[in-house]
Amino acid sequence: MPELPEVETIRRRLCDGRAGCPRLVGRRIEGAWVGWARTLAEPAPPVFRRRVRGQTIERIERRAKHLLLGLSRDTLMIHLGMSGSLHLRRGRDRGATPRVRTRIHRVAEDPVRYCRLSLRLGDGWRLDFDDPRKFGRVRLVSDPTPVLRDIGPEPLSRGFTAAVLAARLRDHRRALKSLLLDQSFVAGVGNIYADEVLHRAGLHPRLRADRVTPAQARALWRAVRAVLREAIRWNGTTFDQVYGEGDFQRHLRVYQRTGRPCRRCGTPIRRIVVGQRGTHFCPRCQVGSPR
DNA sequence: CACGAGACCTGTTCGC
DNA sequence: TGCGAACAGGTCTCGT
Repeated sequence: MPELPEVETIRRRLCDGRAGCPRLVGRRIEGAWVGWARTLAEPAPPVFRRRVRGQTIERIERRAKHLLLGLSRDTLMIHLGMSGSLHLRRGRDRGATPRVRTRIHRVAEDPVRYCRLSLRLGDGWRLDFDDPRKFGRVRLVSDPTPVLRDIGPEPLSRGFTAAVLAARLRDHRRALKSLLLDQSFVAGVGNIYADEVLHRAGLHPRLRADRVTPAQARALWRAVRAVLREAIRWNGTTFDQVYGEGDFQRHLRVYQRTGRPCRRCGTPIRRIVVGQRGTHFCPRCQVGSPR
């Protein structure tokens, strides 16, 4: 579930606390369990366990798709990758939970089967980082800025103006779709929202960035902000039945709607591959294809 | 240096 | 029903 709107939704939920769950801010980390070593980008697990213990969670922020937990001394950076999710759970320590090997492994039968890393929070609570595909990364650093150094502007910030976007577009010849996915170009846009943004802007995913007119750049700027804002308002998009609270999926115009009618003109939505990513668009509404 | 391809992972769905 | 192929919300690294 992890593009900017999803990560922002998670951030807000962790800040506010939820029914039956404690707020994260103010809680002390009593210990850590690492189930898949590569989930922890840095430092090495023994150092991580020693260093994170005793620190208090003081604030929760987001930059691009990174969740930043400001601790007493360090910053815990969490990137959910493709399939990562966070869960406040109560019960026995994850590390002490006996592995029940049933014949048929179904996700629903073992909620912590994909838990890769866990923080003990006291009162029996823990924060579990689940990640079936193991693309997510957690790091504990004294200074998060080097990791975030090459990330582009936050699309919902004041500094991200239409003029800034237009100027940046001129520097690239790549397909718009690829460029929107590039985190150094603009922060937080992923495959779902890149497609949705381009449809809203009426621009073909393969349109070369340096051929975007000023009027088109402005339309793209509006679309990026409108789509991301709206997605946040609906708590993101999710296809997960268990945490099916992201309602933006009901507002998708092209993503995973191959063959279904465009909501604007009725033309069947097409799926192509751009930059090795599945790309959905309306061949009638979205102009500017090369050739 | 900008860009594209392959790698990293596991699970689910599709097509024959 | 079975089995391989294709596909899935994201970055990294490497070669051109």
